Amino acid sequence: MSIEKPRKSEIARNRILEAARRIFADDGYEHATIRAIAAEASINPSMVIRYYGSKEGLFAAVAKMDLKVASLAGVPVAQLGEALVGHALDRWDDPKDGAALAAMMRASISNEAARERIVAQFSEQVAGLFATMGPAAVQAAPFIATQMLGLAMARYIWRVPSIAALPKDLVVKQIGKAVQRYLDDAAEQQRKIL
Amino acid sequence: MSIEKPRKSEIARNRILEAARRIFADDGYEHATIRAIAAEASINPSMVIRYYGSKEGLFAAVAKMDLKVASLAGVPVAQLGEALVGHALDRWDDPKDGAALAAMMRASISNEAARERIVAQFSEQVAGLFATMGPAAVQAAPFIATQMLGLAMARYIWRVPSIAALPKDLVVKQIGKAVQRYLDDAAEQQRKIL
DNA sequence: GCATAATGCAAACAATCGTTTACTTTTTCA
DNA sequence: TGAAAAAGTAAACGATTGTTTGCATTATGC
Repeated sequence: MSIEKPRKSEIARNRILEAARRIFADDGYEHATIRAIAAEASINPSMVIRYYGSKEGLFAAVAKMDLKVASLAGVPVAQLGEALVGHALDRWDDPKDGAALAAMMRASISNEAARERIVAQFSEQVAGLFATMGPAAVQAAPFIATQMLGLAMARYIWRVPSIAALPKDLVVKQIGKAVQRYLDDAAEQQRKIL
Repeated sequence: MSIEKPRKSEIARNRILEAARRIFADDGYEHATIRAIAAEASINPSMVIRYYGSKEGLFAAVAKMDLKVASLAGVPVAQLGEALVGHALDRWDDPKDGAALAAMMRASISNEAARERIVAQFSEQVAGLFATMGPAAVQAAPFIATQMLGLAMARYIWRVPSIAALPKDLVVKQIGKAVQRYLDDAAEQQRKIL
């Protein structure tokens, strides 16, 4: 009971944000209209502008998320591959995080400003994570990134039937193995250098 | 000297097509405007409509390309991984094919109709290729697809610095190895079943 | 309780886009 | 050569979009 005074329309704000998350995720940034978001939130389009400043401001509010990579801190190196893939699928299968990820993914492809911002944001978080795992992980990171990004695109954005239909545990096992091998290969190569 | 009579504006048609290819590839389907394409082709926007019917018709003309997978027919199974990756990079590094691929990739994400058409078209060509390589390849195909698609997205669409900067031969070697392992794993698993 | 500020809405604004129309210029060919 | 067809242009149409404006309604705090 301290700084929660000026709130009554917080409900409307959240309704707008939820609608925006869904529509940005499903339709992409350019296809999503403020009118459609306002309609889904049962409010006037002008209120969306008043609360979030602009369409870009609204998207920025939706795109605020981190990859929660901290939870991968204590994983043994030998299980890192499956852990990485499992964690990524958990993010994508979570309704809120998944929608935000899809919205960001789509926007980063259709909008140049969003692309630069999101690529930088992801690169930083991923680089930070891999830096804690030693030089071998840093070396393997770009290759692992291509595998993880491709999995996300094929399964959740393109929804390629033969990939989207695969059971989660099979994906974790198979692609986790591939990721693990990128790590192991890099580790061995590092050992040779010494 | 037979059926090439009614042609004088073929030059304009090709200028339009080249401009469309570049702009669709760089800006994506929704961001690309007929006005911008016409301007780059030094022609009036109405001519674009007259020659190609509509914006969608123009895009369809740009998106006509095949993956040229026939050239992978005689490759020994043990070198298929590197061959697949090398071939993909060759397509993407080719100016014309690369632009068409980028245009299709972008459109398949922003446009639902394009997505269905392109996913189906790619799935068919890829399935046809892998079917000639036996049941193990068919089983490994979805996983290989995630790796190849992710490589293309990261290197040519997102242009992630740490991935776009990698020398081509290193990419072929490292990711080719991962693709090869998907094939080998599937082959071994097939052997176990028997 | 009442002034004030926040919340809400309808309507219009201004810009952009795909496409159409009306018209002129150029090319083609019998 | 000269008439018909093709190629080309300028301008406008109609729809959609993000955003602004003006005004009503509701909640808040003294």
